[in-house]
Amino acid sequence: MSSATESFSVRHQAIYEVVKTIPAGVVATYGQVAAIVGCGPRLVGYALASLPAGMDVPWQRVINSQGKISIRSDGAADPRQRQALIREGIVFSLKGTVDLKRFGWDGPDWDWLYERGLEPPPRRDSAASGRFP
DNA sequence: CTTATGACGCGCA
DNA sequence: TTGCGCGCCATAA
Repeated sequence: MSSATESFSVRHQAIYEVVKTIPAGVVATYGQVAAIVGCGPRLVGYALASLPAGMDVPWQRVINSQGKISIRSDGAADPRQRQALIREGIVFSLKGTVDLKRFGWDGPDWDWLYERGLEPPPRRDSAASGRFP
């Protein structure tokens, strides 16, 4: 891998990796990412806040559970985030919210989780007693 | 070593 | 419906 992520702790890197898997055209919530990496939702925000510019992490695709762009310490959301999302096809309501029903991320592929050993398999089949195949 | 400071989410009154 | 409190981790100084 490489990039600038090597300087960050494992937890931060895990968060960044998850965010990287969010495809353009959809948005994920902090809680969603947190659930995958197994940490509090707050940490996701902290991790992204510490995210240096130039990193290949689509941080813009992470918004809060209200479907709104989180407000930073500046007191306002970075307009660039909204602009970037619109550019990716995200549609904002008149209230400035995103319909998570439509643009909400479904989460990473099962294979991705399996490979990373994250989150228990959603298990929708019947067989497979214990865990992984 | 300690302290302060962040992009959140949920439960309960 | 709104408001308040708590939990949690890493980094910088």
